[in-house]
Amino acid sequence: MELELAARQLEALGNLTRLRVYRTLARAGRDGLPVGALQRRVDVPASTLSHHLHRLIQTGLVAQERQATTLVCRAVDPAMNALIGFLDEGGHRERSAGPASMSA
Amino acid sequence: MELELAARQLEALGNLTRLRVYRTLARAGRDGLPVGALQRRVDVPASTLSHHLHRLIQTGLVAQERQATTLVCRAVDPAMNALIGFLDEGGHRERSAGPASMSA
DNA sequence: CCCTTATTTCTGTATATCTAGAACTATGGC
DNA sequence: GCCATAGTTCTAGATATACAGAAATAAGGG
Repeated sequence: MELELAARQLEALGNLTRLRVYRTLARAGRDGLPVGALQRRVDVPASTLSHHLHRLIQTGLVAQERQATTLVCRAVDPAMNALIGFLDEGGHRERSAGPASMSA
Repeated sequence: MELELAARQLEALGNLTRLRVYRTLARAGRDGLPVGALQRRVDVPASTLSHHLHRLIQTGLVAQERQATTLVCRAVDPAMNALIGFLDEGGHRERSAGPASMSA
């Protein structure tokens, strides 16, 4: 992964509202969520949400698909996987250093 | 991990210069690097580097330790592990979706 | 004590971000 | 065509960031 893309994605996630938006979508899974439903969950004005969504979409972390009148948003898992792989530097890091962070 | 800390760490990493700094330190490993050596590698003015280092330190991603006249910087692995764990949402994500990102 | 090396803090400026109301566009039903 | 619903784009102002030169601080040597 390119350093620049990673930086832009990290910056996109490095905002409390956008991080909440992204996590909400990630938890929603494959079905995604319409913008309206997302707005009710994160509770920000529509224009603000739209702005943040735009940034997440620009970095490839989120995708939108129109279904009739509603726009369904989804977290793009491969993008996050690549980003995590980038941060992990190909697994060079020690995984079991801390008491938490273990995957069952 | 708290959402707010994660957001601040992601924002800290979401800048090209800081990401380069962090990666340089991560690659340097346990021995770390003095600020001066870091400066030569990333090639930014000392004041700019100091500013960026300060932000990385504030979020807990980097630590400094004085050794006589030089300040040695190190990447804090547990912090990055926790952040990766946070992004991974406890391993709910599909790991083998992409062609890359597999750890040997 | 002064000097040198190492690094930070101060300062100012240009630029980008965040926020949100208002106006606009898109889609479908009647 | 017109209306309602769903979202976006426009606009603007407050705030934060990035950058880098200059001045200040820290530590050790002579």
